[in-house]
Amino acid sequence: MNQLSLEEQRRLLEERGEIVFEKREGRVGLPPLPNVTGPVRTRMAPNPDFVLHLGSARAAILSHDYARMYNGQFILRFEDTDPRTKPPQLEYYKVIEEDLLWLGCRWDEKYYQSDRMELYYDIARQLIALGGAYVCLCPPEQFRSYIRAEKPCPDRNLPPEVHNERFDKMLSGEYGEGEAVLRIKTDLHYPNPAVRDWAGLRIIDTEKHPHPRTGSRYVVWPLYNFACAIDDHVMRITHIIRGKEHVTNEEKQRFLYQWMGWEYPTTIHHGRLGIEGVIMSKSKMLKGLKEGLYKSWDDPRLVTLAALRRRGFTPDAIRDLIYEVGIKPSDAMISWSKFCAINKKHVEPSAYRIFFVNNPLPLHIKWEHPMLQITIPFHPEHTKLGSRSFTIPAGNELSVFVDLNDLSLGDVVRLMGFINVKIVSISETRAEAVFHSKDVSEAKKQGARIIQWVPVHDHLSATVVMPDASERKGVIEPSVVKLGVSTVVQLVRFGFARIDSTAPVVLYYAHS
RNA sequence: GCCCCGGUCGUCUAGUUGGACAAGGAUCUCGGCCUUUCGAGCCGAGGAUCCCGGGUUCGAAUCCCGGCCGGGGCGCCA
Repeated sequence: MNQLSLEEQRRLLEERGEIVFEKREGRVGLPPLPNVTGPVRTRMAPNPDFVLHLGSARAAILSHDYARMYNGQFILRFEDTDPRTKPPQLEYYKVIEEDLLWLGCRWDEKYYQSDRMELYYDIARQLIALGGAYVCLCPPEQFRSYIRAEKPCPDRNLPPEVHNERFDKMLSGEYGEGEAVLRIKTDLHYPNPAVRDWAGLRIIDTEKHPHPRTGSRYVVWPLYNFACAIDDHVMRITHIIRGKEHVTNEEKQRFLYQWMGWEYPTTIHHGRLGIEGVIMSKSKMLKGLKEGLYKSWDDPRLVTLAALRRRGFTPDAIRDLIYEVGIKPSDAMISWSKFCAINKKHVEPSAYRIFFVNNPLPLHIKWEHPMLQITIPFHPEHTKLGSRSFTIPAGNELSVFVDLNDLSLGDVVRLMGFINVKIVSISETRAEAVFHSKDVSEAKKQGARIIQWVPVHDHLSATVVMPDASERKGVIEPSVVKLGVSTVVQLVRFGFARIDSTAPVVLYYAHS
């Protein structure tokens, strides 16, 4: 038996019906969600201080798709509670919604934390009454030294009435920024000092830093853990899917849940997503934008969803990528080749093939010919995409633009879909050729390069904006105008790109 | 420094109640076929001492211990 090859052994076993060897495939779709007992409710909770990017897409797609997978609800919640250091901006609320819709993440409910201040104040009162929270007047430095020593600060053990009064004063504006903070009581001996008696609400001078939605109406603002903890409970979130930078926050929030007698949702903390050679940090992107390094948030060098969309990446490609990376807690560094290959799969079947010549040089071809109509399909296989025609007037010479780099003296080249010509001269400004033959088989026989071309009498100037924001100038066939803005094309032998504007003609390059 | 969490081809990932794993898929690289592309598709090849060292076991990528490396947190940011 063991003398047989592996294949033969398998075949024999399969014939006897003992074991069936299946070809193993990679995982398809998402793995099951843990702790599903009823309707699944998930949420996406962005701060509208910037647009969404590839990293944010991980939490968005996972949260949304799991909600759909279990016939639950997906909730959009704007976490806009810091008008001072992470000021929300009205336009970003809008763009985030557009980004989400584009990704195919339609929400069932939408909330703004800035609308829910009374709720946070109410829970704060309840916590004070429970002895679970106190208003701390210590300067931050001093508080930290108490906490590091696992000792209560002098305010901690004051009776609830005192804290109630102090909270009144916070609300009525009697304290300035930094003078008072409401803290949640935790175990003072908790191993991670960061968790001990964390801050829940603080004061922000909204006269100086007005909130874009509520102006100067509120001076007491919840911090992330306070607002988030309350909302996740009140909104009956069952599964929180977020980055692992939030694991300590779960530990903090669990103390609030304990005081309130609430049950903490199931959490999944996924690793961070990186893409080679690209900054994924929101603050760094914002900085570059402010310094004028980027013209706008959809600059091709950025991996914001807006920038990817502009280059012709599809939501399906992003979804595939996120599914592949999955929900594991380890970080992932994605290579561009991977991401581009995924996008190519989605875009290739519907990408119109058109001719763009990058370093255009007029090529004058000696050829006695009648008027000709050249028709070339937009896609070699998918005929439903139709075709376009070039009309060549009769004459004994004909001029087309070709890429200088495709020419060398004495070579035969094939103008794709048209004729074969032999190059007889090349200079800085022009090249000359003579008609050689018509058939593609002849071109093959000659080992001719098959190149794209644009008629001189029927061309448009075009700019292709590359991923590094540099620009490639050239000429393009006029059908680009009919195809229209936002169509994804394959510039033959150059790469995939999305039409960004048609007058002037500008395309954004996606990948080869 | 303190507290967490990770580590499977270059990259991403499957596999983790120990046994069908001589570790699967994708990307990548290289060849071939096909093709009016340097695209797509198809076929083949290359590439992983499953981070290292011990232990448990008939058997470990999988369980236990130690180490190394990497990441995150330690705002009155989210």
